[in-house]
Amino acid sequence: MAQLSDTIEKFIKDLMEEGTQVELRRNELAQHFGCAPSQINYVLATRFSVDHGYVIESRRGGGGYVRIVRMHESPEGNLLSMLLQRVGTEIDEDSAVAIIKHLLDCKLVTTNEALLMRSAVAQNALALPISAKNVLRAAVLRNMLQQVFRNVERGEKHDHV
Amino acid sequence: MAQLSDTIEKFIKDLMEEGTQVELRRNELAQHFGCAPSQINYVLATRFSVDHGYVIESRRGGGGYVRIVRMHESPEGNLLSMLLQRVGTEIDEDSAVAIIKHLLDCKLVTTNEALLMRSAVAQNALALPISAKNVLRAAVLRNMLQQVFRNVERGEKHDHV
DNA sequence: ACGCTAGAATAGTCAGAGAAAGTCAAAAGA
DNA sequence: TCTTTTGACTTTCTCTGACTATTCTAGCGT
Repeated sequence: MAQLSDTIEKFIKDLMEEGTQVELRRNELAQHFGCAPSQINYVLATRFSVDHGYVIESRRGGGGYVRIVRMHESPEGNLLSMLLQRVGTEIDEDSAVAIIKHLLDCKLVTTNEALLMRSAVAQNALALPISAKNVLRAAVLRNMLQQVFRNVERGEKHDHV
Repeated sequence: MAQLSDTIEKFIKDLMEEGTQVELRRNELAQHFGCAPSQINYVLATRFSVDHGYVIESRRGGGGYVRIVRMHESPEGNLLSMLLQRVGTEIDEDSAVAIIKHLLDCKLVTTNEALLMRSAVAQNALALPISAKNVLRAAVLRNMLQQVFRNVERGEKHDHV
């Protein structure tokens, strides 16, 4: 039996579907699910954190709201934003490999990591018509780039995956 | 009379019947057999380990559960093929993450590699309708798994990407 | 009109209760 | 001896409620 939090998470993700952000009233949502308003904050904190690739913006007071934005770009990082720009919304396999090689050259990733990234954007990983493949490859690569740079910037070791 | 553990093992296997997985409440099951809850863990550890061809996924707290997934028919298959089978042709994000975690637990990948894999199969890496997402995620994950095991099996260092 | 203030309408934070599941070592049994 | 079983303790996850913080608006005094 799914927990309330799971239900709310799914509800929000369904709302976002396609779009890159969604705006809602915390109290309305809580009422809709018959729970405490702070429950919404709990869901946001545990399922829509930065680690999960989301940013939350909100405003209190009359006409207040909570906006959930799916991240596509991290604010810092010059190389990252350059690479992201180069990736754009679609990219062919050769160019993707070139970028990955570049990361390897810069020692931003290990050989194993590069091979993993390579395998994620390979032709056969993307079972779709060619044009769609390129769009998808770009999306996957962008996500991985952001991951690589998260590590670089924070210099942290995460224990959770 | 057979040991309690044997009885519980049989009970669980009966539950699985033809299906490939079963979900249960640890405490309920313990109550049903009138034993300590940790007894269930013992059964899982000794009869449903990865070596036996099963993967356990679980969650604590309210609405917690234990999910037992059978990964293969013949116990001789290697881990890769078991995992590939588990992935199948489509897979949701949570299950994908569980598999990646498993690789990390087995020390088959580093934390960074796991995070990379995680980012390649995340919701926002796959810009498609939900049902298609799962299919695509499976394809990408399968490819990465094969890459991971190429490294393991050969124990080689590649220099080209 | 203009600025101030009080109150209403929102959202955020945090600590605590409760509900699972996990761990581990010692006791019991085969 | 080796496996099973138990129970005390730990960790994780969910949910709530009391309290806090922010923002908007209407009304008031000048």
